[in-house]
Amino acid sequence: MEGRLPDPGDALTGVEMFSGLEPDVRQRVIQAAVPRTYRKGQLLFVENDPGESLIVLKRGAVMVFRTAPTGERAVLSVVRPPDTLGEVSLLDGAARSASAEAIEDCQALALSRHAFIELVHANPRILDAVMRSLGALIRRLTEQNADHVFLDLPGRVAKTLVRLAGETNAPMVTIELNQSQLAEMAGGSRQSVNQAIGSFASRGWLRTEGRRIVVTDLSALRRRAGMTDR
Amino acid sequence: MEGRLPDPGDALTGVEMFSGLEPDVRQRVIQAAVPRTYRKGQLLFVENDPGESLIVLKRGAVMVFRTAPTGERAVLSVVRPPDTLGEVSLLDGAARSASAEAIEDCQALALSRHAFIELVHANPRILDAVMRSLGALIRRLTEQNADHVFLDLPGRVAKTLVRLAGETNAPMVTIELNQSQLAEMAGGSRQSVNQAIGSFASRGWLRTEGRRIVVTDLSALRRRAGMTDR
DNA sequence: TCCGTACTGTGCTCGCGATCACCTACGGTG
DNA sequence: CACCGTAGGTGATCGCGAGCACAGTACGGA
Repeated sequence: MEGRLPDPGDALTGVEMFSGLEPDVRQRVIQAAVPRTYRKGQLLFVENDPGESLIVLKRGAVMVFRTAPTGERAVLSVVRPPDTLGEVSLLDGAARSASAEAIEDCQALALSRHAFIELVHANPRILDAVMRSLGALIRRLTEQNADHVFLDLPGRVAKTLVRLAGETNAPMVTIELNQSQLAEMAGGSRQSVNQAIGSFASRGWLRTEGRRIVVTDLSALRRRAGMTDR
Repeated sequence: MEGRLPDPGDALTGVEMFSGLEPDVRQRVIQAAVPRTYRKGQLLFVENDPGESLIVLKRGAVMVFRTAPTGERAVLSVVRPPDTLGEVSLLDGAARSASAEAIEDCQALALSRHAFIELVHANPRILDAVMRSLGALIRRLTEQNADHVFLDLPGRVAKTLVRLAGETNAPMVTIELNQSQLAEMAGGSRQSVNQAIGSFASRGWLRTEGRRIVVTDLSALRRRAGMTDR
């Protein structure tokens, strides 16, 4: 279980949550964290599982979703490095409120609730990062809730694209999800999402390149999603 | 500012979050907390306000909601004692993610973020209650998100009623909201909510008494809302 | 080369639920 | 009393978006 990685000192590089820690604390984190890999399509955890760990994504992408009795999915978010999953179980250790599936091959670190609490004890500053991440989570959930009430489907598709595009100001962003996944994120049918994408494309807001979407006018999408520009 | 209440020792009675504290810690909480009252219709805070305090409800009821540019509202929850509002601002001190309005005359305690952090320092056990409350908040938001995707309007109305009814196993629960407020909670029009209520009533799941709703068959509503009974 | 699979693109129909336009009932106020 | 304002209740119309069906395209494997 130890020395699996070629250079253990690298295990935390690029992980925002543990940046700026003293070398010895850093070392303790590395010892407590269990490296994990997931293949595309693999489930990280399932709704109602006992939630027992925080997962820090280092590479790849994970889809967080809930499942209806019919098998239908509602995707809550797509997580990419340097973000984390499962922070909620740190709060109360209660069951997972959603499922998670790798949509690309992933590399991650898992920290048990127990190990995490000890770490925080040793270095309270780690808490800040988790707190900020939880705050962002609640804000996003709150906003998505309102979006489902206020926005029509094209609006939700636009907003989904904006969220997927992230913070970048780059003139072009490429989205690597298929239309079915987009539909599950926007809360609509695959066909309707297709129509929305088509209408955005005809207005020059984006371009479809085979099975990927290249956003060329992010602020137009923002406006269509009812977001005050910028 | 001090001695305003007839019996200061009573200021914390019935407040779950601060139950089971040692008398001296209890006293410090009372000194740090600012008693507040709100009239029906009064705003406690507005979206994008700087979030600076935790509010512990002692009496009354508060509606938490977001507002669309058109003025339309989406109600996220109705808070009643012994619950709290604005926990999120304790996490990161960032702006409010929703607005809050008293829907009954209210009596509450306000704790500034600063005061709260000091209190936690003195007695870390207070954190547990906040953590649990945050966990519950995230779970509820996650579930509501999925509900907007999976459930039709009558389903969401049913679920709204179930949530408003709370944990009680009592055979009858009275809901004290008008149809417009219910509509804002379920994410639908007032008329459609009226239809749903009517159809529930004709099936004997509830009864309308003037302008209040008396739920008589909670588990039928639960089933209609797609919840695994009990 | 042929087939199986996965994804995109498109037309059609149909039902849910919004919207508009009313009415009734009730309580307060001049 | 007449006059409001507010809330519940109901019908008619209409449009969004789901659902179904199918054509076109890209890709990998036997």
